[in-house]
Amino acid sequence: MIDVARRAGVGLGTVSRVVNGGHGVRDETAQRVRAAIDELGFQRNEVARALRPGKKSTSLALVLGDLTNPFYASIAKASLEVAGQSGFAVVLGSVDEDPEGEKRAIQELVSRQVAGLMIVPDQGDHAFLQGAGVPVVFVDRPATGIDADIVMVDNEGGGRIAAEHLLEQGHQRIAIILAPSYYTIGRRLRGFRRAHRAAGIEIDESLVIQLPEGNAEAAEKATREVMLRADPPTAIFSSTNFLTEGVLRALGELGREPAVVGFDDFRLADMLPTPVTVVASDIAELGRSAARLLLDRASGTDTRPPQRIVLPCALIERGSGERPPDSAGKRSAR
Amino acid sequence: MIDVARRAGVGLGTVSRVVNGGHGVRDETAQRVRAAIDELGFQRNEVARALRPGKKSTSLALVLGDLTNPFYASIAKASLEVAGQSGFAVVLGSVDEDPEGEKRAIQELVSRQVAGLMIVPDQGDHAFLQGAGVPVVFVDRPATGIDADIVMVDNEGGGRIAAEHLLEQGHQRIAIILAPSYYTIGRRLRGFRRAHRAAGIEIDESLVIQLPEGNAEAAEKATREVMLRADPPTAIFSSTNFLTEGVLRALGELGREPAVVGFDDFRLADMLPTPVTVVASDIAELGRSAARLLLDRASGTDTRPPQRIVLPCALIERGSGERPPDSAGKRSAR
DNA sequence: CTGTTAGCGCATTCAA
DNA sequence: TTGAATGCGCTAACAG
Repeated sequence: MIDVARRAGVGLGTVSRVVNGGHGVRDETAQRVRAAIDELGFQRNEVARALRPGKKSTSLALVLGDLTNPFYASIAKASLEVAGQSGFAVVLGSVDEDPEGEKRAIQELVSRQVAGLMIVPDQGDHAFLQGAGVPVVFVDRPATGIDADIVMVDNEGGGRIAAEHLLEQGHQRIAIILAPSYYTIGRRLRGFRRAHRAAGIEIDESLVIQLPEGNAEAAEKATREVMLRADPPTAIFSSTNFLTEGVLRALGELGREPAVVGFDDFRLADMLPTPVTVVASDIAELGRSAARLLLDRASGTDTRPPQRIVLPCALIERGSGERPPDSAGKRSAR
Repeated sequence: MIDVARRAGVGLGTVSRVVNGGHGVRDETAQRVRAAIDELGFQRNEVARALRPGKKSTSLALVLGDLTNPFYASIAKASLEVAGQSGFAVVLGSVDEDPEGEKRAIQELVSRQVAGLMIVPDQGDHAFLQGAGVPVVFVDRPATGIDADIVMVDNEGGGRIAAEHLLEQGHQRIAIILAPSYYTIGRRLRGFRRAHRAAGIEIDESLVIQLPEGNAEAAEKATREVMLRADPPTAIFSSTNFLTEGVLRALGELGREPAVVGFDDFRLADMLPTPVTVVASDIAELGRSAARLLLDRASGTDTRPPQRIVLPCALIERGSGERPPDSAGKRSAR
């Protein structure tokens, strides 16, 4: 910038003023400065800019698990768009699986002076963020140890809707396949139970299946086992997109066709041999809301107490969830 | 840091030394400093650190299209992992569709003093990066106007393999559905042609279908049209994962079953009514290689002339690509 | 209106 | 071994 100043024969401050909107600079001078900028191909150094006291950087951090999961990818994309519109970049912390890795990643990001953090939190205490002086918005699930903004979907409602739908078809024995994550899955289960209670139907607890891992393979194995029991369920509610995949795979191999409802929509769900009924929400909106909220917090525009935004879930009927109870044992027509 | 210095009763320089490995500091002093650091919860300011002359920041930039496309998501995830292992963060520029937006995003990123750029380039000239003084690695396809490292898959080989496979089944009329991207798609087409030439089979140019847009809908429409012709193809090679989706959708609705081979694997490809044969490569490795290469460039370790890394493609037979020519007109058994 | 100056937080001299 | 001084590129406050 000093080069630009010399080139244009003006002072440093003047260049700075021009670069930042050119307020209070004579037109002619501004022209000269702009010319010099072009000639030298000058670009403002955002790093140095962010060093000034008070001034926050213009980047947000996004901390999440596996980008390969379309769910997270959607969040990333949406928040990226919103941030970009306000001239903010998004820094992705590399996140391993363990909570310890998450903490490290977050601190890394904080030390980079990001203006705010969006976090899809792992389990583990997040109290260490309390005094970091950076606004934080949690996405998809709340974190313990800190009271911050949170944007999520109506997990309990979604679980309830799924169960209600199956119960309405006359199903009485509905299995629920649960990933080992705490908050969201717990809520979905709660909704599931609530719907049963409302319908006056008792849940066979042996059909509440807690998986050791949250991947498709675990769900596949569990599904196979439960379907091969003497008293298999007539319907399955799968609590996660990846799990649904495993459930379907097992069912396909077994040639069995219980009703299936999955939580979260997924690509190609409508093109499978029998299109999959799901409870879905607007994932992109999750990311957008989070970014918007964080931007407002970072700019100081929003000083309300921590907000809690809950997005609704809706049922998308495609076929797999509308199978009657007596079709459960049937061999597929393949 | 100055607070830490005061707290520990030492000079500023000493604290800095401790923070950076503590070389040349008496053990006792170092202890005191570390204690002060803990008590104050001090964290080094990476921004200020990067301001020092010569010192590059410890973040890489990744510029790509749509994270919602699993192809890009895989690249992002993989490069993130590699970068993270070296303590680098990854900044994602928000990228719209237009080349102009891409340029803006890149310059934004450069002004943030990233240590290097990974770019999945859009069309348009990238010569403006030439003098930016930042190492650049292009991913998936080369850019014009600049000679830089490039990591990509063997598009031509993949196109050839797909066509060869179909030709071996006895197909003579193979349609190819092309997305409107230049480099990669062009190469795939070239491989497709080459295989035909080698087999001594002439291509019906009306089966070389150039789509106006690269989405599933366009492919669906085109597939419907070509299959309803008087002389439909007996096989279809779809040049992109999203296109394959559209092709399959159209075929399902039409109840037709020509052989289908897609370029790039995708989730659930093996679970569709007839599992989809694809030509696939290790996308994650694409991201990993790019990150590794960029890291080496950024650190100055690697000063070779621009490299060109090409990853192989392999055929994954699943069924759709093994259908004989005479099954093309058949109605599906649905 | 415009030039000058003082830090921002840190790593790195240079002395002591 | 350590403390103090310097400057990275920029903006804001203050003179002129």
